This record gives sequence, C-alpha cells and structure tokens, in this order.
Amino acid sequence: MATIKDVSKLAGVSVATVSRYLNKNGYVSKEAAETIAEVIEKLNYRPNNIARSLAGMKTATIGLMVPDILNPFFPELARSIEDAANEYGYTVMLCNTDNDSAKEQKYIDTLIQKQVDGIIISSYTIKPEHLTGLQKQSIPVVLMDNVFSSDSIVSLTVENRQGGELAVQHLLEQGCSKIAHICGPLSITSSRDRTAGFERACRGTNWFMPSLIGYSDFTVKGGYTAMMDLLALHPDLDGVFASNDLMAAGALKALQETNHKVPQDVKVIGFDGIGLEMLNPELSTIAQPIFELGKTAMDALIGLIRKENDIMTDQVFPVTLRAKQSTMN
Amino acid sequence: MATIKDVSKLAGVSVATVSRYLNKNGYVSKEAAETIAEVIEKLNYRPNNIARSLAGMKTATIGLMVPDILNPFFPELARSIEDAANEYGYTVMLCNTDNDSAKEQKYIDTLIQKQVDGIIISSYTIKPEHLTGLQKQSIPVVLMDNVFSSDSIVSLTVENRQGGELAVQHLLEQGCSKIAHICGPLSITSSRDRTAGFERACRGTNWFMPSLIGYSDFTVKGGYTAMMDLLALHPDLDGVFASNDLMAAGALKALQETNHKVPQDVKVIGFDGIGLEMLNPELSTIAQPIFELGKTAMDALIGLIRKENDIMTDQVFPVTLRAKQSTMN
DNA sequence: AAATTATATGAAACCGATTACACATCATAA
DNA sequence: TTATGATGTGTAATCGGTTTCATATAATTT
Repeated sequence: MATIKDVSKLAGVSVATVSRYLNKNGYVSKEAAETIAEVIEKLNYRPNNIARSLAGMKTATIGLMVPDILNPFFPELARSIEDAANEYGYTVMLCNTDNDSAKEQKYIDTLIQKQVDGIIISSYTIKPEHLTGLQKQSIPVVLMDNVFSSDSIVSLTVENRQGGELAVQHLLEQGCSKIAHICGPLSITSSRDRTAGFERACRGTNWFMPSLIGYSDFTVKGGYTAMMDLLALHPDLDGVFASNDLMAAGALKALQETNHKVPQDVKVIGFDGIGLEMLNPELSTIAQPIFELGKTAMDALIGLIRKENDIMTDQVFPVTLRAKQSTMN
Repeated sequence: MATIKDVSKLAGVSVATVSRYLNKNGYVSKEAAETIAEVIEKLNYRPNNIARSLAGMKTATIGLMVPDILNPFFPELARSIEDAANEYGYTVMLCNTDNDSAKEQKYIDTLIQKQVDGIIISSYTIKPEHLTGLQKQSIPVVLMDNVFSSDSIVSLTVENRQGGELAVQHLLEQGCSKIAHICGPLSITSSRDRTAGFERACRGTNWFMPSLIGYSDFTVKGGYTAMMDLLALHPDLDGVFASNDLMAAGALKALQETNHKVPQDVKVIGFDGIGLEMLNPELSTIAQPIFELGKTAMDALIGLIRKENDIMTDQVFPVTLRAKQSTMN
C-alpha cells in the first residue's frame, strides 16, 4: 500500500506539498500538482483515513444507536440517515442496543474510543448520565424520540399527542362509536404521549371507559393478544387505535381471525407510517416523517460537528394522517 | 482527554509499560500494574482506538455492504452479523449499495481508506473486478449469495435449487395440481437457481406449461401484479411458489382481493424465511438459516482476518420448509 | 560460583497523515 | 529602488498509541 511518502518521493516534492495538494489548502504550483496527480494515479494511492483521523482529529464516521434494526421502523430511519451521511462524506456505524442500558453504555464507550465525530441515538431507555461521557468528550449527539436538554445535544421528536388525537378523530369521522386503544410500553415517553392523545380525544364522549385501553409492547404478537382481550371485553367495539403499526397489524390479524370484517365491522389505525404494504387491507396510520427525521438528524449533527453558529435547536415534527383501506369503506 | 502519556507520567512508569499493561503482553510487575490501574481509573483513561489502529494496523471494524436495509431480509442478516461482530469486539459499518455498481465501488474505496479489517458483502451485482482492489490490499471478504473463488474470499450460499424443488414438492403434497411460479430478477444467480428448482420439480408433470411462470422483481408490488397476471392467464391454478417472501406476500394480497381463499382455493409459499408474522394467513416459506448465515459469515471473516490456518471454505447452507397456514388446510 | 533464564522496564523508532513555521522567489505598490 | 504581499516549498513537530531492542535485576541451573 502506497503512502504519502512514496508519492512525495516519486513526485520529487515533500510530503507537505502532497498533503496540501490532497486537501486543497495552501499553495501548490500547477506543475507540482500535475506531477503529483500522475504519481497518485500510477501508484493508485489512497490516503489512509486512520492516519488522517489521528492527525486531524476527524474520523468522518458517526455512530447510529437504535434499539433493534429488526423492528421495521429502524431500517427506514437508518436508511435515511445513511443516505444523508453518505452525502456529507460520512460513514455510519450501526449499533443495536436492545434498549439495554449496559449495552448502550458499552457502545457509547466504544464509539468514543473509535473517535466518531458524532452520534445519533434513538433510544427509549437512554438516561442523562449515559450522555455525560459524551458531553465530557464534547461529542455531538442528536437524540431521537427523547428530550434531553443541553447545548451539545439536539432532540428531535414528533407530535405524538396530537397524533393520538388525530387518530381518534379520524375514526370518529369514519363513523366509529366505540373505540379501543392498544397502548405501548409505559416506560416510553412517546408511547405515553400517544395514549395521552387518545385519552384526551375520548374525554367527554359518552362511550369511553378505561377498560377500552389494552396494554401492550409495540410488537405484532402483543397487538394480537391485546386485541383478543379487548374483543372479549368489548365485543361491540368498532374502532381501534394502536400506538404503533406493528401492534395495529397484530390487531388486524386478531380481528380477521375472529371474523370481524375490517373496515366494515371494525376500523383499525396504527402509528408510525412504516410501509406495511403487504397487509390486506392496507393499514391506515398516523405517519411520522421518518425520512425527513433521519435527514434532519444528520443535518443537525453535521451542524454540531462543524460548530456552525446557527446550530439547530430541538424540533418537534408534525405527523400526518395516512388513510388507507383499514379505516375507509 | 487523557492520553497514555498522562497515565505513564502519573504512574511513574514509561508509556511502554502502560501499553504492555493495556494489551496484557510482555512483563509488567504487580506493583506497576496496580498503580497503572489506579491512575487509569482516576483519569478515566480510555485508549484512543484511532492511534491504536494506526500503530497496530487493526481497526476492529468491519464493513457490511447490503443492497438495501429496507428489504426485510437484510435487517435480519445485519442483526446477526452485528451480534457476532460485537462478541468478537468488532464494530460494523453499514453500507447500502442499492445494487448500484458505482455505489459499491465507492463504498469499497471508502472502506479500504478507513482500513476496515474485513468486509461482508451481500450483493447481487458485485463483479470480480470490484474485488481486486480488496485483494490487492489483502482485505478479507466474505461474499454472501454469490460465488467468487479466491483464497482471500469465502462465499456463503444456500441450496436455492433444492429449495425451489422443496417448495413445489410441498405444494404437491398438499394436493395442488396446477402450480404457478413467480420468479425474481434473472440477473440474480440465486433467483435463477430457485426458478431452476421449480422447473426441475415440474418436469414430467402433465399440467406444467411455461406460461405458469411470472416474471417479477422481488418486491411486494411486483408479486402482486405478477399474481394478477397469472390469475388472468390461469384462473384454475391452485398453488403458487414465489421466489421470495415479499413477492409471496404480494401474491397473497392479490389472491385475497380477487376472492380466492388461501389456502383453501390456492396455496402460497415463499422463500427466505423472513418473519412476516403480521400476515393472515401466515406464510409458508422455504427458510434460509439467516441468523446462522450471519454468524458463520462473521466467523469466517474473523478466521481470514486472523489468518487462522483452518480457514473456512465456501459453504452451501441447507434450507428448510417452514409450513404455515398459507399452505395447510 | 558461574552461567543461564525469566522477569521488568525505558528509550526511541514507527504507523501515515496534517500543519506550524521558516525560508525563498516573484510580482506589485510606494 | 525598496518595501510589501502573494506564491510555493521543505523541515520537523505532532497526533496517541505499539513494538523492537538494549539493559538491569532476580531466580534457576549446572
């Protein structure tokens, strides 16, 4: 593997000149530039990024921590972040944390040691004390789905509560008169907010009662069993709002298996907007702008890394109703 | 950020001794070790991986190139690889190539510059000439779903043809008497093999005719339209084998929309074994051992990196029938 | 008692880049 | 004509580690 020294020798200039040529800073004469270019071509020289990072303190690498890439929400997020990172010339390190504090802490340590330029964390379980290490090393962080105020940390969230309200509103508009809710883990802020939205929208209706809320865990299977339980309690329900799409898919399955027609008998709406196009009927959902979230996260991170003065502040993204067959007849 | 020099100074020993202590090689007296440990604790010192990599030529990082993490097959693969990598103390860089040669080439260059210790490539489009750069830098490669013989490259594949046969066989056993096939991109070797398996299994039956094969593209939508076309041509078909699960899901949807009962009227089977548990009925499939594939890929890569003498050779993994509701009544 | 061998340590080279600084040349302004 | 600034280049320090080699002492062998 050719090094900058090899290039400098063969080109008859100093390594400094080659470096200047490579980074396009400082003066380099036209002749020198041409010779260097030729030699680089000839040797098929590629700068060693590791050495570059050591000298320049930048790795052009970011860490992306997600709970579990198997959850279909996260590939979409990862993809949008990776695309954006790629445009900025950055590479992404993928870390699955399983919402496990120990794993999170370990990955944060690893990423610090690998000198990543920044980290995007999508985690329900991250705690302030985990981030202090990053703050100490002044490694920029963008936090998704979680708020934690600090000047080297930007938080991006969506309007979860409004989304919950929107879902109920839509179901009501479609003629539902008894709406159940499958809520996600109470440990997750955004999950609680979605449920809060549901409750607020139900407040004052004459049909609402607490037993219309089923407690689940954001999984298909969880949504399925929660729906079964709800049906046992309320055979006459005619609408369901699940706090994420996976649970909604599970609910849909439970309804179909118990011979409820969707959307004729019962209407179903989820939350997140992941593309579950294989479902029949297709699922209505309160969609997060996932790609925009990823892109914005990367933009914000770059801003923090470059210490631009117009650093992005915390943002709350709107959600939108995406009505499909599961609520329309 | 504390450096090894800070530690050595405060501990009253040389950096060499600290380095020996850190890497547990060479001699370090008990007293020295204790003092160093204390100082490290006190300074909260963490070795800088970049410097380590530069000196030691190892980055403890691997690259993972996949076509698109949005395709549900790849999160499973990525997850299993990441888990295995993590156990070995390695970190994973995620690269989406979109089966685009230019992107692949660019990522390979980037990964070389970042000095990854090895690369796992899952790509339909990779060509030998793309790998020569890696060979030149003697960067180990594990290739999935693609065979390319070389001593620094290990290929892992599955028994695609046998899987295709297995699918047909299963449908026949379940009583099907006219089986259609939705095949994937012909540019993909494993896709062609699955179709070859289908054809071989159909050979000699009295009902088979070429128009029972629909050509598609491995997507849900593609499977949907292919199924619609097949139904128009052969309203009497009673079984479908799709070359991957996404197309099978699309086919399922098309069948349901056209009021065909699955599995009573038509039985459907896919290929891959991705967990599409939200489908109703659940999809039978020819399952690849995805997690085992990922784990093995990582094991093989580590073997190549460490230059172990019992380097793993190319492997072909068996596939298994996973019968679910879509073929059982 | 002398010769080995095992244990322990530090100085300095090295990994492959960036960059501050010194110095030289040439063109332009005063 | 001289001062000044722009242009161009090389030397050497630096980033934060690892590793070779020389050296010294303690523990075993013979």
